Amino acid sequence: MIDHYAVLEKNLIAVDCVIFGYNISDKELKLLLIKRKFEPEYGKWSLPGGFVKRGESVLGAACRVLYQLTGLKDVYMEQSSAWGDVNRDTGGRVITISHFALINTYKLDPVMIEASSAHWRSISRIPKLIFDHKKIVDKAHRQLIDRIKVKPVGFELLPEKFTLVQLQDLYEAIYQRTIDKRNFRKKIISMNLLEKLDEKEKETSKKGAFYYRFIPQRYEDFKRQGFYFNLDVQ
Amino acid sequence: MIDHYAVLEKNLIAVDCVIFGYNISDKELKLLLIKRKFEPEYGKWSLPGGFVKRGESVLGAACRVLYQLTGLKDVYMEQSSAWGDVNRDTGGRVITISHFALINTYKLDPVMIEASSAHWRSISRIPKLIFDHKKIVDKAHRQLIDRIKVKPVGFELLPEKFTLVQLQDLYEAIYQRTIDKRNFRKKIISMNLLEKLDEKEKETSKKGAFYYRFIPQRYEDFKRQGFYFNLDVQ
DNA sequence: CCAAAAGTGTTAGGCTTACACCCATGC
DNA sequence: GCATGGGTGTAAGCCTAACACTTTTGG
Repeated sequence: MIDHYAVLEKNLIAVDCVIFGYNISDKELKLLLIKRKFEPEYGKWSLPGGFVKRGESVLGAACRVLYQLTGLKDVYMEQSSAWGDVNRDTGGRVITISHFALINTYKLDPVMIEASSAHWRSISRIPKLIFDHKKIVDKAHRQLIDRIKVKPVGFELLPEKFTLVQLQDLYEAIYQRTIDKRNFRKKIISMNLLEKLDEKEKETSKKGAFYYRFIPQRYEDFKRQGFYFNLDVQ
Repeated sequence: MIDHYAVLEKNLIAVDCVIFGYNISDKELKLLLIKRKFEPEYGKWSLPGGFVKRGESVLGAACRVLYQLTGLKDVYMEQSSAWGDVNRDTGGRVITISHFALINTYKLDPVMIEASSAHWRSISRIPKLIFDHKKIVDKAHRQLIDRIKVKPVGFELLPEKFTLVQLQDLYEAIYQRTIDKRNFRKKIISMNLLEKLDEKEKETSKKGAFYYRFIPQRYEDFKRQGFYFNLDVQ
């Protein structure tokens, strides 16, 4: 193929991943951060990222970064924003395209995380990050809040089986506010997207709470019939 | 400055602008398209775009493209999405970051448009576009629909003075559906963002319709008090 | 039997929708 | 005086928000 643009100026293009996870026990939304392994800013806290390679799509690069860090594929991944200020990276001109991913921390291999010197940090206690990574995180977080209201993506952050209490705790952690228990349950149950299991979670209470399961197929079916997911509840 | 990333592979990075305009007379949402002036795809319909230059931010590049085409500055411009498939551009690997702009067509110099061989085309009759530009347009259009519901950006597409009929026509053109006249008026008036002028528009009817003016300052004030714009009305 | 967490209904009010006629004016 | 487009109000129903007690069971 002729390269029509051969004489034009090229730039470094990167991807950065804002990887969200959730811990059921401490009810906190987490971020997977790394200590940077190259100059500049060696050893500083950073979002996992990498440069887009030849023959690799931007989304592909983001998925590769995530895979190399976590060993996970088929993860919920959404493009967030492009960051193109001239001096945003002190190591040279780099344009980055941020993405956010939602992962189920229970699927994660702790050995792999350890090896890549990645660490989960609570969203409310993020260490100082390099460059404009804090802004990137904030934007992704706002996007997550918007998204989880109108798309059933919360389940990506939970194990296959979860209780309604756990689901509500997750929403409260993301919204950073409390939600009325009865209103929340009424709304999510009325959507008919969950299946109640016969099994109970008995670790956190004597009575135990019934497990539920999200059924993606039902969501797809309802959506085709004009149904809109909405869990923006007080 | 040391270029820490000197050995890494670089890419061409472009911006493309989805420029929306609105014509009050034919009540149609328009797109400013150009006939491409270089290879490949010379002479084909395309979004206005350009490559990001050294020392220029991505947003700066988008604004430059818009300025060179229209002579306009201080235009509503929002980043839309990055497009990074390997073979999206047949002329070589180009990653593009699309933006959408809202312009008041009445501010436009027709001579300038003519000179740049740009043309307004109705959103409902878009010619075949190069590469993935149709997808880019569709995404920007969906974003515009979402945005205009919850942010008073519609006024960017209208002249300073406009009637409520014209405003409703604009919303109908963007939503691609009819809106109940009384409900629409009730809602926009109750927001208290418009000032009714003493003047009437008398071209389209004998009775004439009062002009209104959007007051951005009021929006800023109300927003600070927790007000949310919403014109998602039936 | 008691502590701790799960689970459950109802009501008031606000917001959305649906809907039809009068008004002003130029010709 | 009539045709044309501008302008106006109300009622029903739905959805949201607020709110407190009962159930279960392990220790």
